[in-house]
Amino acid sequence: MQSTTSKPAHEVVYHQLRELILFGDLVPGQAVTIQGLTSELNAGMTPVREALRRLISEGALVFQGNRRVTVPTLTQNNLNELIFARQAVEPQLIILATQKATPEDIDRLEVIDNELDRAITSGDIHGYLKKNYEFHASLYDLADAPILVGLADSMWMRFGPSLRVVCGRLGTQNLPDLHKQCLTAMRAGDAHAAANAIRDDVVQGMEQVKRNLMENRSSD
Amino acid sequence: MQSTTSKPAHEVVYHQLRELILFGDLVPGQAVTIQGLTSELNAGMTPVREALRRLISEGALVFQGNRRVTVPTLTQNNLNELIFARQAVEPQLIILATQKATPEDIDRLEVIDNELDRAITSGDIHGYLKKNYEFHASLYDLADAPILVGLADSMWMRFGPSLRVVCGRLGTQNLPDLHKQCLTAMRAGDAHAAANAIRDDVVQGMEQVKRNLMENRSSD
DNA sequence: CAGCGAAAAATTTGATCATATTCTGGGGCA
DNA sequence: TGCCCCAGAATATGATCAAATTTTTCGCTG
Repeated sequence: MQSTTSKPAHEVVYHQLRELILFGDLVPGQAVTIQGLTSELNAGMTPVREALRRLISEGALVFQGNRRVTVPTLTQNNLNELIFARQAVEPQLIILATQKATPEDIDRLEVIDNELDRAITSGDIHGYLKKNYEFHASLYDLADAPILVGLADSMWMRFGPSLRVVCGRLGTQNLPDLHKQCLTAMRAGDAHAAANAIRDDVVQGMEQVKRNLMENRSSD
Repeated sequence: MQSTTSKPAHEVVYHQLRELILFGDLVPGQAVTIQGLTSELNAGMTPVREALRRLISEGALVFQGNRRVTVPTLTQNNLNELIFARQAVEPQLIILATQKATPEDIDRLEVIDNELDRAITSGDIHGYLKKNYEFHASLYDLADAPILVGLADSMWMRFGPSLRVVCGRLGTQNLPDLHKQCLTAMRAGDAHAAANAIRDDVVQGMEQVKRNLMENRSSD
């Protein structure tokens, strides 16, 4: 094993946990323990601690006051905040991305979006979550705006576990996909139209998740 | 020693460092070392490490690729991102705050704003930074929107050290202060007007800082 | 002989771990 | 039911290892 020198352990643990959260391997409300992770991920205690601290401050996990750490269960207020923040930040990222994207960049995005379509039609939830994130994240990369991207990523992680729950109930069919419109607008250099397409994509999706979460919660 | 058992050490260290950053005791570009902090703050290594990790993920400090941690030096792009993000988030917080504020809440804000005025007229930079933050932070508290408040706080911390530098050059006189307008609008229950006042306050201030930073940087 | 530059030693700092200590929550006993 | 004690988990420490930067030294060239 000579892979130890590549990246520091706490980075590795962070990215592992990040994927677990983003792609719904952790359930809202679930407790996350340090010692559980040390044995699960074959990591030391200090790296796990640091990764947790980082994820907590990104909102991907919550510190429950006593010494418990859990995956967040979003309240209706939380959902409204997330929707607002994301529709405020993401269109701006798309505007910046459109201004800087080359035709090759857009081709790459289209490849990802086609993979996404395959995941949707085959009902592959994990693939859907992964490719959908990859599409948006690739778009963010083009924008060259690290601070705004950080904000957007934080929202993805807060939303991930809940999104997974809803997809598990509704499947992948009924989710909005305005990516094609976005790409068309980007090719035409119409930043405003691209941003609007993504805004609609994002808001529709999140509103749908919110509705489903609230319905299924009040019927407890 | 059972004195500090109320809050965990890493929390204490975090808040200490946070204040150092927010109120300009650290200079942009300055290196921050773990071992320096352990001796400076009489803390162990693990708590300092966790506090640093948290501040890094909040953008208050930057991890320089190699293992160095420094106070961020904002690029022009960074400044544009911060201005955009803050003018997107902060007005929404003020709208929520206005809807929930009681007359007593607004009285409390006015007290803080008066203290702020005193700091401005007496040229007390540290007092200005502190009271200005306190004013906005108190406003955020009223909004009852933890996620958006977290975003706003992150931007304060990213901006703090640079703001301090510019205040040191320009003094406290020429900075915008539209707080009075905001409070008047809040008393009238006009959330939209209050939000606009704060937006102008924030954008004008940040634009001024950006201009000054860019001028003084190109003349190196 | 002086100055420059590269290579290597030394020092400083970060990363990780094993271990001790403290705190929380729950189960048993009165 | 309520109190107390115990198990287990989190927090904190300091030692140890690894990496990076700085300093020093040595050889070479002008």
